Amino acid sequence: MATSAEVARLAGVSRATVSRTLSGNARVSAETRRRVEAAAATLGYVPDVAAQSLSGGPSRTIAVGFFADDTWALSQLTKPKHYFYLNVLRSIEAGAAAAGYDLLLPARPPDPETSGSYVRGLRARRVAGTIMVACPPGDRRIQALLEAGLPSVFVDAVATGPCATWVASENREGAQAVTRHLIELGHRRIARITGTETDPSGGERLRGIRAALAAAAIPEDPGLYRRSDWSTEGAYHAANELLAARPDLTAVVAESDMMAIGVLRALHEHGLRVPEDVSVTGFDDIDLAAYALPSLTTVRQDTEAMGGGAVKALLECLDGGHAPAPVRLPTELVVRRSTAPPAR
Amino acid sequence: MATSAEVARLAGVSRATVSRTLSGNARVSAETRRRVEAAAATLGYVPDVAAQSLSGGPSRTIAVGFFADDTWALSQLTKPKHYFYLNVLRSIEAGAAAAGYDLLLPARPPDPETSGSYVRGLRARRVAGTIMVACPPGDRRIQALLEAGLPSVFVDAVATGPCATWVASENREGAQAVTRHLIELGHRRIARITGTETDPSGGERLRGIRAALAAAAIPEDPGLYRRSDWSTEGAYHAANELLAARPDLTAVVAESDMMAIGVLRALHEHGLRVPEDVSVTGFDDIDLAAYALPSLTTVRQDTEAMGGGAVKALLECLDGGHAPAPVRLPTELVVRRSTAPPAR
DNA sequence: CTGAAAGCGCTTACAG
DNA sequence: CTGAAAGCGCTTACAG
Repeated sequence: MATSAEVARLAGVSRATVSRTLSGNARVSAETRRRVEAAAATLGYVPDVAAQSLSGGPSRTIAVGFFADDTWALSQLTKPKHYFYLNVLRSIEAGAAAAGYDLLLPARPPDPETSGSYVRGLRARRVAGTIMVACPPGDRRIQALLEAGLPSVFVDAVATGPCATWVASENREGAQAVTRHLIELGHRRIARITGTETDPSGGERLRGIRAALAAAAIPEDPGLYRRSDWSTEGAYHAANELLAARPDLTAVVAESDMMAIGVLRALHEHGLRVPEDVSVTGFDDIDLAAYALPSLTTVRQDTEAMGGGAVKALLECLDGGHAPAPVRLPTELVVRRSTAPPAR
Repeated sequence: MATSAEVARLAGVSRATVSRTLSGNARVSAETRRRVEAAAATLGYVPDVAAQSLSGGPSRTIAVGFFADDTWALSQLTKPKHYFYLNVLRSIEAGAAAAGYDLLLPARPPDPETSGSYVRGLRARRVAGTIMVACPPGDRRIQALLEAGLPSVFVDAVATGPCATWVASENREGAQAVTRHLIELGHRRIARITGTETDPSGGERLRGIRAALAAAAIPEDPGLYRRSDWSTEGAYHAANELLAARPDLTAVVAESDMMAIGVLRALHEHGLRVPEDVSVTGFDDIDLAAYALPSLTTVRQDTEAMGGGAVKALLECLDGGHAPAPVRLPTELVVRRSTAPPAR
């Protein structure tokens, strides 16, 4: 690896001038610029990132945390049940790359007790900021992040501070819209399967479902409610329970597409047709929603805007020194083949 | 952030002693060790990674590249059609975390012409080594990596060097086994839909399919072959083409589960039942394979062993200075509900 | 516009 | 076993 000293020698200037020329934020004569850039190109010079950040330069690294089941690691993100967040991660990466940032996936021990050391680990790596996905509210690690003043953007979580803000979908409105869709089709006995309680978006969606039921004067029926864990398998079991307890249900609202896929299987095994016998809805509109049998009626989240908005907000924190206002992103009802008027 | 100087002051020793104590690879008196560790704990001291690597210490960072469609970025990995590799990434992360390594997802411009700068970017970040997933053979970026001597492990790709090795499944054997399964059920007109040509595992699987057909003396029939791109959508279209051109087919071998899901939809839309009218097989055994309707007969790849093996091989490169031998991992035929004897 | 100097926080021979 | 010193490669005031 060539160093700035070698580039300086070849260009006949000082190391300081090399640094100024390549960083772009200082005035350099046109002739000097030309010589330095030529020398850098010849030697294939790339500044050492460790040295750069050690001497006060920007680190150009964003840490991404994903946060579920009391663990804070990418391994969570790669779990099938969190498939949706992959699309968010993709747009985070695209946004970060466009701004010249690398992504760091910290491999710190996920012990909740060591929230302080987690944050210190991020500092030790000189990350510019963090994007934290799906943090349960009140988790002490959020506090540690806020106290440390590390610029942070929370996705699908709500936390604010001088250097912290959040981005999330209109979960309540989306769930309300899809439930209303079922009600308008004529459904009254609508079962719902939710994700984990600690997840804020799960709670928001449940409130949306309830609001739609209340608006139609359909009384609350706890027997039609099951809580699951966002997984296909968990929803499959929950649906089996519901079908055993309440064979009169005519529709199932699942709070994610992956859960809806589990519901479809449970209905299939009970010999029930979708949508003729039972309607099913999902949430997220992952790509597989269109390939489910039947294709899923669902609520689309704008993953581009979620990830891109998170990066944009973080860059604003970094540049401006303080966090922009939180963002709520609109959702969209997508009607496909898994919903129809009730027959029973 | 506390520095080693502050820890040294509090412990009443020199910075050198702090470094020696905490790095663990030097003799220190028990009393000194106790004082230094107490001081470090009190101050919440975490060594600055940039300074560490600048002064010759290990960087404790592994770069992960994913490589498809001529792009080299995580964004590829998060594409639905590469869903399978998520499980590999998960085991890479677990292995790296266990060894105390963070994962870096470099956000370099994915221009194939700049393979040199890609590698220099990794060096500039002082990554200890790289794990590259699904690189097409002969890509110049592989060459750049080998020439730079950066310790590298290739997953689902074949490249070796003094500091480079690879890990892959027994793709040929797996594809041969699932095709043989269909033949033993009585199928003769077996269509196959493969992934991209440049992908080595795609070619290996195709060879396995052909070997099984040849062993049963079933002549090669180009009309029953379509190449796709690993995506659900692409396989859906390929299956539609096959059904239009060759309505006499009785089975479809898809080279991935995600493609098989697209095939299931195409058959469904043609009013064909699976497995009564047509049998379908996948490859990978992703979690969704069991939740497809019907559940998929497929070939299981050991993602734990792939990711874990890649990390293990890389650590051996790092410690031993040269790469261990390549690894082929056994696959396993998983028979579910999407295959049956042909009726037509 | 450009150079000489100091410093970022750590580690590692070199002495003792 | 421990300390003083040099150095990793860069950037940024400070002079000119």
